[in-house]
Amino acid sequence: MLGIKEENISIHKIYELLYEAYGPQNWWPADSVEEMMVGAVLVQNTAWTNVEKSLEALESFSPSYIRNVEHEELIRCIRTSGFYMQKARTLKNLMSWFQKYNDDILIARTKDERIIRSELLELKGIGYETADCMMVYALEKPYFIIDAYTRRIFERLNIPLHYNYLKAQAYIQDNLEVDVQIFNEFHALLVKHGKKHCMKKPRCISCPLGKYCYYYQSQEESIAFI
DNA sequence: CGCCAGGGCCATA
DNA sequence: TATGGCCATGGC
Repeated sequence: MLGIKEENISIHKIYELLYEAYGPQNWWPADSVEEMMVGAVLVQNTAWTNVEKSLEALESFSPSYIRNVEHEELIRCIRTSGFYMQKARTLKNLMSWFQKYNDDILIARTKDERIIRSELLELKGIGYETADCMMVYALEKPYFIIDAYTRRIFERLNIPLHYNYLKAQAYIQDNLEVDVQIFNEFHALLVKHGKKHCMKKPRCISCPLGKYCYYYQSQEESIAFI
């Protein structure tokens, strides 16, 4: 790998360029908050195409259904998403927690978001990233989501994020306006961009961040990747 | 066939 | 605090 980028870029500028390139993403890709929360668990370290199969197999996303369905049946439905033993248990944990708010996201949104977040983090199977996805896309509270794509993209823009999740998140939130709509769109754009241009194996086709990015040099030609 | 995907938990030092 | 092993399927 060879660092040959032309100039530095602000975090807000990254957002602007991605938005310009890809437009609004209208995340989370789900028809209900319940489906969003289920999807957030199932997508942990898993390709979304696998999650889609699971979402289709599930009879319902309603909290009561998830709570009451037989464990074996739940596992059968979500099998294609991998890690199904852990994820089945996590979904049960999550929906049991949701009952505390009468299975009503509108009620949960009126509560102190710091308490909601710490409650989510107490659930086995839900870590910082999954919790913050729910904070943004279900609770509509501004927590910048740090995922593998974010780290990879920022690193290739010469903005390496601290390996510690909370420190990485604090860095972003100190250098970008704290706004749930922006965090919502930004994360979706980073995933969109990451899948297209910033896989582990470099791809490089008309990258909208090209001139701010490191360049990858193969044997003959040097190729912009990100 | 091996690598990877929109992580998280747990044991270990 | 911070690594490493493990969980598991499907696409390429």
